[in-house]
Amino acid sequence: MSDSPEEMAVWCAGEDWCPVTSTATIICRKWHPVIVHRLLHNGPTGFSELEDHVDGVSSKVLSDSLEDLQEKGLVDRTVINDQPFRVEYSLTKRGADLEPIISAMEQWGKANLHAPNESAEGRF
Amino acid sequence: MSDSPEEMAVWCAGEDWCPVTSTATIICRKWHPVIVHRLLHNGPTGFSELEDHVDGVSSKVLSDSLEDLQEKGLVDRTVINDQPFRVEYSLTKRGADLEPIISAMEQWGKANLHAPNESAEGRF
DNA sequence: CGGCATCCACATGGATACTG
DNA sequence: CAGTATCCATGTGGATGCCG
Repeated sequence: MSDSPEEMAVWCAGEDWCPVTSTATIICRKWHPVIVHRLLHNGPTGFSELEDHVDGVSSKVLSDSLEDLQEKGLVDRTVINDQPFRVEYSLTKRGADLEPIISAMEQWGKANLHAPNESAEGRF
Repeated sequence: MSDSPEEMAVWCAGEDWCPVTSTATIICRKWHPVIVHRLLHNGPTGFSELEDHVDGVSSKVLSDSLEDLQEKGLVDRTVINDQPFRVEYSLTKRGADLEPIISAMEQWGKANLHAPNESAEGRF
């Protein structure tokens, strides 16, 4: 498991900052990964459209999540039109760079989880 | 952004299950990614040792997290010795397969975040 | 060492209704 | 369409102390 027991010090011993922890605090919220995933695959998306694509999310929670993602510099909000009023949410560079993480999550999910309606082992 | 606008339906339209969402509910908790990361890099680890490696976690929260990870089939707990009492936590196959996700998170963090004490742009 | 018991605070999410 | 306003329930984490 270890790369080299002696040379490579045990992780975070004496370290006060850890990239994994920090990244986790950024994207570890229930809908964040899915929202990013949808924006990655569908490109810039309006609010209600996004609400449709993210199954099960309420407008309040989606609104909260998008605000949080904007604060963290992962998502941009652009007003496209005034009459009728239109906005578009899109990924910033930072946000788009999350793609490997989201993609890895998708792969793992497909390999290790399953749809609830399929006949399977019970858990997940 | 889209792979193929016509052929590939918009994500989760009509779908009732999504691998990204499901994976997020499994590992999106504050310490889960870090715990997995430490187990990946250091191999089987005792409780207190793990507590040392995961900077900032309390024994109660670590205990809760490990229990959750066990329930989800990502971590195994093995009693190594009775006198003195020793246990070891290790990753199951499922847990070890999270490596691409954790690794991607680590890379993204290194590229997009920074240590608090470094002179930098202010945010994160 | 490897936890659990307790208590508490707050973050997060869900339901519902309403608005410009 | 694109949200906001409430209100509430629960999840989640943190602090402290104790135990076999």
